[in-house]
Amino acid sequence: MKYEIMNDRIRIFGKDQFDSRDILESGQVFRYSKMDEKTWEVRVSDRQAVIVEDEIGFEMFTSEPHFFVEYFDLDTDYSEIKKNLVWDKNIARAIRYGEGVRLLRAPFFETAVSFIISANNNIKRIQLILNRLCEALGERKKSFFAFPTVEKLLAVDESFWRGIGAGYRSRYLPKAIYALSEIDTADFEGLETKEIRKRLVKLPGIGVKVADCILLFGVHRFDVFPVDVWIEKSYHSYFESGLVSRAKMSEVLVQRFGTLSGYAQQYIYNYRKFIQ
DNA sequence: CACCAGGTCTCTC
DNA sequence: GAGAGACATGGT
Repeated sequence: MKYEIMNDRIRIFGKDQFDSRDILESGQVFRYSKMDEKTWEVRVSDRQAVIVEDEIGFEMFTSEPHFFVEYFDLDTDYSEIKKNLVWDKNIARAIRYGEGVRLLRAPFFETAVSFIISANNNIKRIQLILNRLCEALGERKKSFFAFPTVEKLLAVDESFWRGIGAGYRSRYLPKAIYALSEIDTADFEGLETKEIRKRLVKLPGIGVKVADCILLFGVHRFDVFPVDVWIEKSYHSYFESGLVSRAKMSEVLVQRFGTLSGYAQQYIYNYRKFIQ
């Protein structure tokens, strides 16, 4: 993808492989806000970027351009990925709807905590809880709060999570955070995706779906197809309407899309509101 | 007032 | 291993 780095911004040329809305509103990140029709803001760990759409593409304002080149995976060519997915009519339609979808390379720990909170929850409330979390424990920056450090998160108990509205997930979070803090993601290198999933689902509050989201967004494994309520609906309308478990759906879909499963899933999820 | 949301856990068969 | 119910909470 064509882009240019300056010391306080990134200039992105064209709109066929990058769109703020498609990327930020496709449920892979929760700490973002839409400022107006052309302007979006996103926060990740202790950094922030503001993205403005213009005639020729997008301009991303940030003091850490290299960090965001990596985060938005700007060196990956999505035209190649799309080319290898459009044989499926449903994915092709979803790609046409949201051609600017990209998979973020989000940090492991923040992604894991966020997706534990995401379980049986809606995006608005996930955002609300994460914002309260950052305001309570995150470092105060000029115009936003950072995601809390591991040390800060290790220091709070169940009642803290109840206090910020995390609900019944509050029971899982302290133990899960301790276990996550013991993980060195460098140890994942060389491991099969299935093996990492097996380790993640041992943690409280992490089932197969949450583990797959962590694998996709936080570990950058693409041979996964997280199945949530929306993907379940589209599976029924696209494939079969009979009784199938989510585990079986995910298995069938990964069989179908292989190492591009994560991308296929993201295009479909972004298209979710238009499926029956 | 119900019903729903990027599910997980526990108990039962 | 599959199926049923409970579970916090804010939005519609």
